[in-house]
Formats: sequence, C-alpha cells, structure tokens
Amino acid sequence: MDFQERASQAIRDSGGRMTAQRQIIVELLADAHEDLDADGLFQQAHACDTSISLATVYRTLNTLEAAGLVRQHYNSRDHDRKVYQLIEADAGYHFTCRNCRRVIHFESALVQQIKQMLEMEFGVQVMNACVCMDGLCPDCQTAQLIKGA
Amino acid sequence: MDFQERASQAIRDSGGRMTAQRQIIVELLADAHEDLDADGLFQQAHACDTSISLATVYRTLNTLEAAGLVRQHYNSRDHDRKVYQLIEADAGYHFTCRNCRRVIHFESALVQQIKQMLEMEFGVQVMNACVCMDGLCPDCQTAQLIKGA
DNA sequence: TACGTTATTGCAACTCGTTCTCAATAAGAG
DNA sequence: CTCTTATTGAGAACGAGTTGCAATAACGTA
Repeated sequence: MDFQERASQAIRDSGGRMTAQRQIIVELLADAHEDLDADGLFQQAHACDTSISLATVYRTLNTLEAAGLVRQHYNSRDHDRKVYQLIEADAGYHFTCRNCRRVIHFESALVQQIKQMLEMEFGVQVMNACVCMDGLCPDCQTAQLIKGA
Repeated sequence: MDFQERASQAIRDSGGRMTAQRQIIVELLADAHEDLDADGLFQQAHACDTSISLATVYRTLNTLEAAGLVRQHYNSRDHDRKVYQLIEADAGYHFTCRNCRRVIHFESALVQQIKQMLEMEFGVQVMNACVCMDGLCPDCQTAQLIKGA
C-alpha cells in the first residue's frame, strides 16, 4: 500500500473525504525530493489545478499532519515558515549560518536517543521533533576573525 | 563581572549605546526565573517605565542576541512566539502535548553532543540550538486509547 | 442512479508576532 | 557644552497562517 492509498485510508477512517485537491497535494508530497513549504506546494498544486486555493493547501497539510501522515518542521534559523515532508521520509535536521544563511543538512541518531529518553523518563509519546541549530559556518567564522582583527 | 556589566561592555564594544531602556530590559532578563517572550518582557518593562515601547523591546532583544548575550528559543509546538533567556542560563528544552498543550521541560547532554558532532564534522560554530518535541503526554495517550476503542 | 447530509472548498477578511519608517530624542566622544 | 549619530516611540506595515461564510461536492443510503 503506497502513501496515497494510506492517506486516503487514514482520511476516510477519521470521517474525512478524499477530494481532488487533497489528492493533488498528497501526490506532490509523495513525489517531493525535498521539504516543501505551503507556498511552494501551492505553486505546484496551482499548476495542476488553477482553482486550488492556498487556504486549502494549509488545511490539507494540517489534516495530513493530524492523521500522522505528514511531519511539520521549521528548518531556518528564524523559523519563518513551516516545511512539510512525508512521515516515512528520513527526518533531516538543519544548521543555518547566521551570517550567510547557508543551510547544512544533517542527520543524527542522537535525536532518536533524545526521543527515547523522553519516552522512558516521562512516558510521553514523541510524534515530532524539531531540531534547528544556528551559528557560523566555516567561511563566516574566518570572515569574522578577519573583521575583528 | 555580572551580566549587566558584560552586556554594557558588549554593546559598547560593538559601537552601541547603553540606554535606560536597554538597562531595564537587561535587568529583567537577568532576574527572570523562566523564559520570557517579548510581550511578557514588555509588560514588565512598562511597569518600570511607562514610556518604553514594544518595538524597543524587540530591538533590544535582537541586539542582545546578536551580541551573544541572549538566546532565542521556540518552546511551543507551533512555534508561535520566541522566548528569550540569558546565554549563561541552563538551556532547557521542551516537549509539548499536541492534545492538552501541557509542556514538559527537559535537559539533555545529548543536545550538547549534537552540537559537538556538527562542529567536528562540518567545522561550524554552533551558537544556538532549538529543540522542540511534541506528541502525546501520558494522560492524553490513555484518553486517545479510550476514544479509539 | 438520484438524493441528502455535511465535509470541504474558494475567497476575502482577519489574526498576531515581529519588523519597519520616520521624525524626535539623547548617548557619549571630542 | 556641542555635535554626530545611535536609539527611541508611535503607528503603519508585513507575512505566515487561520477563519467565517456561502457555494460545492463526496459518498452513504435509498
């Protein structure tokens, strides 16, 4: 059962309806090679169906997240927008350079360990983790030193 | 040298001026027992000096953060507002229940390990880490089960 | 297959944290 | 004390995300 079938299933199980708009959004998410934000998704969806609205994109993303099909992240240092990815995709995390805004993607088993610690220690069920780091990339550290000298 | 002196120093070093408004905000931050958001800080500052403006609070917080004196976090699941704390305070992280919004504060050496890994592997200098977890607290897990049955 | 209920949609107006503009003020070097 | 210019207060502006409402359409049922 692929993602789209599972999505239909999950939506219907919770009393929802699988509409053409949701179908489009689900397909775009399943085909995405990188995290997408609501507006990017809207641009793409609009190319398929010019009548689709941004509000529907937001509502669908929230529905999918509530159904446990999609994960919401904040990647950038200033958390200025949410990005979305399939729950089954590898969760990647991001470091953003304060100065040049370069983004470095990383993965780490340590995040998983933090989740486990929380589940063990507090009995919670962790459903999403947002890990954003920021600071200076190697280039900007050097630039900073030169400027300071 | 306490925080306020260091703050004055750092601000002056970068060509800034230590104003009465900044003094108030720095004091409030130094005395805070918990993370504060801009509005909370504004309320308190307003009690000291009714003429202080919210814009100044925001500007000062950004100045302090750029000077490396203050840390910005997002604690809640929806990242709806930034909270601030002294850089020298213990950085705590937060788990938020999706259902009842209860917040569980936690600390973990693992976050520190992630920073070290990034510094080793990519040569970056990590200046801030935002780690937000969400999911279901023990009570809401139980409630969920009952509802589903 | 047609019907009726009601979830979903598009649109536009709205929310609200945060930033910006700009004229007025004041810090602090000289 | 003076001059330069960083900083301020007030309010407008910004922008991601949400919401109210009337119109539309999904899908269980007859």
